[in-house]
Parts: sequence; C-alpha cells; structure tokens
Amino acid sequence: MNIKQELPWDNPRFRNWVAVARACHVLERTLAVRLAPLDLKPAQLDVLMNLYRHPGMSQHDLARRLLVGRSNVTMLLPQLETRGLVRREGDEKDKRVLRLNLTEAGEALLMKALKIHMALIEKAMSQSTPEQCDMIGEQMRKIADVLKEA
Amino acid sequence: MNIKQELPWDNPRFRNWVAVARACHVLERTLAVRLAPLDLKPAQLDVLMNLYRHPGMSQHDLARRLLVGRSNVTMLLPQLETRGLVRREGDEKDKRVLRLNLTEAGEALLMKALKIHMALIEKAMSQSTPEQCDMIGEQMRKIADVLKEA
DNA sequence: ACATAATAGTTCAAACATGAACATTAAGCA
DNA sequence: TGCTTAATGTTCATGTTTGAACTATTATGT
Repeated sequence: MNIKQELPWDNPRFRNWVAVARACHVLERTLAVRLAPLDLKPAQLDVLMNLYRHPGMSQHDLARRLLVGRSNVTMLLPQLETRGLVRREGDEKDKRVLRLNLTEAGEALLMKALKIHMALIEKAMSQSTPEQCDMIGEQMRKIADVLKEA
Repeated sequence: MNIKQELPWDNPRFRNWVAVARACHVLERTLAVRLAPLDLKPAQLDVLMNLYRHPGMSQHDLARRLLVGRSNVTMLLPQLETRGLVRREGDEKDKRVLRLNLTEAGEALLMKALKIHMALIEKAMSQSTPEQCDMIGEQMRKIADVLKEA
C-alpha cells in the first residue's frame, strides 16, 4: 500500500491546474499594485464592473456574482458610497432590497481602472493566439459550470 | 471622446481572462469546503505541498513560493507546528534561517488532502482533452513568467 | 387571515492577510 | 578589524473576509 504511488505531481491535470492558480494569483497581485494610484482594490473594481454591466442589482445578486458572502458586500459598499462612486436606493415594491447603481464619478473611475486592468490582461495574454485564448476561456467557463453544480 | 468606444467586454482576452479568474475562485472555494473535514485550509495545504516537494526550505523561500508576505508565513506555521504537522529547526550555519520539514503526521495528512484536491481537479478538468489541458498549463506558465518580470 | 418559511440586508466577533518597524545575524568592504 | 548594508524572521496595527445571529419584509400554505 504505497500511498505515494500516484502522486499528483505526475498528473498533467494537477500540474496544469496549479499553473492556472499561480497565474491568477500573480495577476491579481499585480493588478492590486497598478490600481493603488486610483485608491482602488481589485475587489472594489469587481463591484464597479458588475454594477456597470448590471445596473440596479440588489446586494444579494451582487454577492452571488462576486462569489462572496452577503455580509462582505455590506462591508464593501459604504466605502464606495461615501466616495460618491455608488448610489444605493431602496426598491419601491420590495422594501427589503437596495438597488445599486454607479454614479457618474463611479463610472469615470471605472473607465480609468479598466484601462489599467485591460493593459495588464493584454500583456499577460499577449503570448497566446486568439484561438488559444478563446479555447482557454471556453474551458474555464465549463469548469465554473461543473463546479457550481457540485 | 467617447470613453466607452472600446469596452473591455468586447475584448476576447478580457472576457476569457475573467472566465479564468472565476474558475479559480470557484475551485478555491469548493476546495475549502472539501478540506474542512480535515480541518485544513487551502493556504495550509499549499504550505504542506511545498514542504513535501522542497524539504528544508526556509520561511523566506516558502513565502516567495506561495506569493505571500514573510509575516504571513510566520503567522501560518505555528498552527501547523502545534498540530505536529511541520517541524521547524534552526540552520546550523546561518542562525537566521529556520529549516522547515514535514513530520510523518504532516505527510500523512497531506496525502489525504491531496486525494481530495486531486479529485476536485479531475472533476473540473474532465471536460478538457489532454492536449487542451497541456496547452492551458503552458500558457498559464507563460503568463506567470511575463508578469513576474513586470 | 394567520402562522410559518424564506429572503434582504446588517451587525458582530473571529480568522486571515498585509506591510511597516524591529531584532538578530551575516556579508561586504574600508 | 570595524562599519555599513543586507537578509531572516517576528511583532504589531490595520484592513479584509467570513459565517452566525439578528431585524425587517415578503411569500407560502392552511
């Protein structure tokens, strides 16, 4: 019963996934550094991006989209609201939910941040052909789907 | 001066990278849930994995490998040492450094955790052909390299 | 209608990560 | 040799993330 007989490091899937995780980690940290001049953290940028694409979201929806707890959103939003980047107003029909929207300032800051983010991603993925890049995206979407059912 | 004229969401590289980040995030959280029965967090598993592959590492080396601050390692290790999973002994020649090694218990727990981790990755990547999987790993290693120079 | 469930958001304490300042030890160099 | 600089690990204050308990509101079922 040699427990080591099939170590993960010999398994291509394992090795390759480790590479994915590392790349993510490195890019995330690099992004944090580049966003610092805007006084924005990656998590905050995620919020702004989601509100831009889905205006009027509730906090619960936002939390699910960010793969994060509801309480986290509660802690995250006041910072952005105080800075005048996000507006939060109660829903008329359902008095439990708060509808979230970007302000103009929020949108403007988002655009600056997106330039930075975009440049970083361009640099990171400049080595891949468009076909490779699309294939990667496709596989990753499948992975997320498979795991969400789990 | 329409600032929105080239929004990132229209850019394949951006969209595909977002998918990568999401897949990572989901897998990490799923792993945390599956490791809970072993009372082990993903960060702790990372430590054990690195010590298994590189016995006798210093804390500084470990921190760089984990892409994490040195102080983080300082906070992380005592938990594992108290549980008897890791041994930490001073280097003879350089009295500044602490050499890190797995204990037998640490190695045994690592093997259990690796089974869980491995199964999760197998499931996640079961949709990709071996060629696709290798290509992904290759591209991701390039990304990590490109960004580390940045 | 009324009791029960479920949902949205908040609060709070604990766990965790981070970076700056620090102590100790080693290396480089005059 | 001494003096300066660099490296290792620790400490501490700060900020983040999390999950569980809580309030308020809406849905459901009898």
